[in-house]
Amino acid sequence: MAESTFHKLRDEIENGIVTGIFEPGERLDEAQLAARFGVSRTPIREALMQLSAIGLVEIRPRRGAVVVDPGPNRIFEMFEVMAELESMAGAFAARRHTEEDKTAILESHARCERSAASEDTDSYYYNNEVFHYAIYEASHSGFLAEQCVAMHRRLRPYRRLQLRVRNRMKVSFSEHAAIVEAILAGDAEAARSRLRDHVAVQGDRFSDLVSNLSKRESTGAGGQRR
Amino acid sequence: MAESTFHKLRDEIENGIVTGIFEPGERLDEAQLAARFGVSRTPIREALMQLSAIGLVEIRPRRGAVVVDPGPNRIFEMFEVMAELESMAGAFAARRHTEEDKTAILESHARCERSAASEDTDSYYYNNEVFHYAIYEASHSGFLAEQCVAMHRRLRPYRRLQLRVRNRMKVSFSEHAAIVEAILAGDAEAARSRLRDHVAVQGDRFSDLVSNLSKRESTGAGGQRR
DNA sequence: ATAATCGCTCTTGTATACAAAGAATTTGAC
DNA sequence: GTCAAATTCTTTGTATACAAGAGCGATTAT
Repeated sequence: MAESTFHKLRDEIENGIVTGIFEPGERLDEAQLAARFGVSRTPIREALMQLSAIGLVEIRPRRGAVVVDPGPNRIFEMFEVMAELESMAGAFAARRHTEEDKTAILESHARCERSAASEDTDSYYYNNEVFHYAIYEASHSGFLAEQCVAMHRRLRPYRRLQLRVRNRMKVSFSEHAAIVEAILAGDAEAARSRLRDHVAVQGDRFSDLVSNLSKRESTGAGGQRR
Repeated sequence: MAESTFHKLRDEIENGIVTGIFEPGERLDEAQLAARFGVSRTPIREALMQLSAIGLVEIRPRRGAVVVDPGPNRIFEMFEVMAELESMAGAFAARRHTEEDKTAILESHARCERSAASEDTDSYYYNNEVFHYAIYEASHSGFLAEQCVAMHRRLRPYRRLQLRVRNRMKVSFSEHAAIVEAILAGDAEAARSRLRDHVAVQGDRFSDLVSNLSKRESTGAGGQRR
């Protein structure tokens, strides 16, 4: 479909940030990136502009672009907002889901079950994503779904760490089950609170992780604000 | 502060869209904009890239940029999400506001009162904005505040219409009073529900407006989706 | 020896030039 | 006269060139 270069570059760099190829705080040299991708600086800049508008990179005038380092506190805040949006989508889904939505939710839920049973974290990670997307769709609010997807993407790197934690996958799956039940029963408030907890707990776990880390290595590095 | 050209251009064009100088659906010709602002196409493109990432304009490959026309339904969805975010900020503010937050909220509230008393819609519009921003700040969640501000900006054009409606300004102010009361009393749930209604009602009113319009002029023009 | 200032280099920001893809118009054929 | 096809013209997308500011280092003066 004739995607323009800057569009591909945007995804490429975004992916690089999300997967950690470009680390938080790292300077993104335009010429360097241009050489790396075999293009001129122009489309690189355009890609960086888009990423800066999303909030993934920061462009300081005359001083170049750096990968934004949200800092533990802000990441926690992001999980809080995500929890609220997701729970909203769940509440809508409970009231508005169609038969197709139901099938999609149940199917992705079943896939999660298989992944959890076989202890396959990578596969669970992927199916979990599909499951949540199915809920966004079922909310029948295009805008809300977009916001959820955007947040989901931004938080991806921080969520990925979590499945490694002992038993998290199975606990996550049982939470899913409760969510599915509430949605299919049309119980909007139950869906809302269960989804809120399901997502918010990830923020909590992230905080735990960080505080453990900072206890061990007591260097004050990082991007805290408060 | 040495703001780079593209940054100023971004604000300029964004403002143009919000104030209706560039209408929804309008094509944004790069050369034309460049001439208009007395710059080359490069910074114009960079500004457009940023606006497209925010969702204000759409860039179709090889076919130029157009001002996004969300369509009534999507605008309503945006108000729904906005209501949820604002109510969240209100709940946080109730629990976490400091003395300075309290002063800021009360002061902007008082300004709103004066504007409402003198029936000055323009001034009320501005002070209302300050009032809401004060709540965002009081939430003490930097990320949430940013999201709220972004949504607030995007919905500005559709909110502006509403104050013209008979008595809306005074009703709005009395809603503010109830919200202030809940926040200062530390009642998070009351703050949440009151703010949710306060914002959601704007979506409702917008819907009413649209359905009235489409009843009158039954031409099917516009960007409806569903 | 240390600190401050001057100058050089490296990088960003903007303009321009060039190539390719669409859109529109004109011409030709039926 | 109308429709279709081809050519031209407009506009986007990318590369390159040029200007200006920020960082870094060296040199000099105290």
